[in-house]
Amino acid sequence: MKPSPTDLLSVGDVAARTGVAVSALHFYERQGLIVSERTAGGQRRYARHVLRRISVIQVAKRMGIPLAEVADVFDDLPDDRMPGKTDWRRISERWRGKLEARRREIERMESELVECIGCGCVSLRSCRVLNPDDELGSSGSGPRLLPEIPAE
Amino acid sequence: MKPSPTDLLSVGDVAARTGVAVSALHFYERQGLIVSERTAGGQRRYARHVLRRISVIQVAKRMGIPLAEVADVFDDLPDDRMPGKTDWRRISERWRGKLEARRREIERMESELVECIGCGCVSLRSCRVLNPDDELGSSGSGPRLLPEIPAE
DNA sequence: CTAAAACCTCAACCAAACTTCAGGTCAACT
DNA sequence: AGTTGACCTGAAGTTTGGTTGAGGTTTTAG
Repeated sequence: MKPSPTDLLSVGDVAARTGVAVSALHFYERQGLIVSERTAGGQRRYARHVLRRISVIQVAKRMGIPLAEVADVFDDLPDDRMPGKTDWRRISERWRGKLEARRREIERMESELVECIGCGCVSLRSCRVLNPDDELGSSGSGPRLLPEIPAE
Repeated sequence: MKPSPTDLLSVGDVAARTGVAVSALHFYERQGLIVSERTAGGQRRYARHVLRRISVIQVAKRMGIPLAEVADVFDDLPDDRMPGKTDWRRISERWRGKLEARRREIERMESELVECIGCGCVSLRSCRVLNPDDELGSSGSGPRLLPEIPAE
C-alpha cells in the first residue's frame, strides 16, 4: 500500500516505515501513546507526526524505558502536531538522567564484583556482595542468630 | 519459629533470614534453584547452604540477571554443599562481564543522547537517535518515500 | 465488478518472576 | 488434647509489551 495522497498513512504504511508491527501499533494506540483518525469504513489513518512519536517510543524501548514513562512524557506534548526540537530536548535530557543513574548503579555493582573476584575475604561470610546487610559484620563477634554457620 | 536444633531450617526461618518471601522460596524450588528435604509430615527443611544460594540469587536479581542464567551457573555447582570461594569467583567473573557489556551499551546511548541534547540538528529529521536507519541521511537529497515531511 | 490484500475487533496467549487464594495438614505451645 | 500459627498443594492472577488467531469488513487493483 503506497502512501496515500491525502497526507494520512494507513497502519500498514506506518508499520512499513517504522518497522513496528501492526499489532504493536494497535497496542500503542490502546495505551494512548498514539492517536488515529478513522475512515468511513473504520480503518485507521495516521497523521505523519505519529512517525516521530513512534521513533521516540523506539528510542525509549532501546533504552529500557517503560511505556508508562513514555506515556508520561507524551502527556506534556500536544496531541495534534509534530513534537518539536524543544520537546525532544526536554525528553532526551530526562532520559539521559535515567541512563546516568542506571550506569552509576551498574558501575557500583561492577566494582563490588571486582572486589569480590580478587577478594581477600577470609570466608564468603564476610563478603559484602553476598551479605549486603551483614549482621556478622556489624555485630562483630557477638551472638549469631544461627550458630555454627558451616564454613565452605 | 526459632531455628531448630537439627541444623535444618524451615521455610519460614529461611524467609526470615533472607528476606525472601515463602512463596518465592517455593518458586525457586520449583525452578530447581534450591532443594529441600522434607519432614515426615511433608514440610520443607532446608540445609544451611541454601542460604548462600539464595544470597547469590539476590545478587543476580539486583544485577538484573534472569533466573534462567542463575540456574545455569547453579548447574555447575554441587547440590549438596555450600558453594565455595572458587565457585563464587567463577560466577562473579561471569556476571561482571555481563555488567560491563550493559554498562558499555548504556554509555553508548548516553553519549547519543548528549549529542541530541546539544544537537545542532537543523531538523529532527537528521537526528541519528530518532532516525537510526535514516534513509534521509543516506540518500542525500534523493527522493523521499514520503514527500514533505512537515518540519516541526 | 470482483477478488485479493489489507484492515477491523475481541479474546486468548507468551515470557518472567512472582503473589494470592482456597482448602486442607502439620507442628508447637499450653 | 486442643488451639493456633506455620505449612502444604495447585490453580489462578499480576505486570509489561506485545503476538496470534478467528471471524468478519474495507479498500484497492485489475
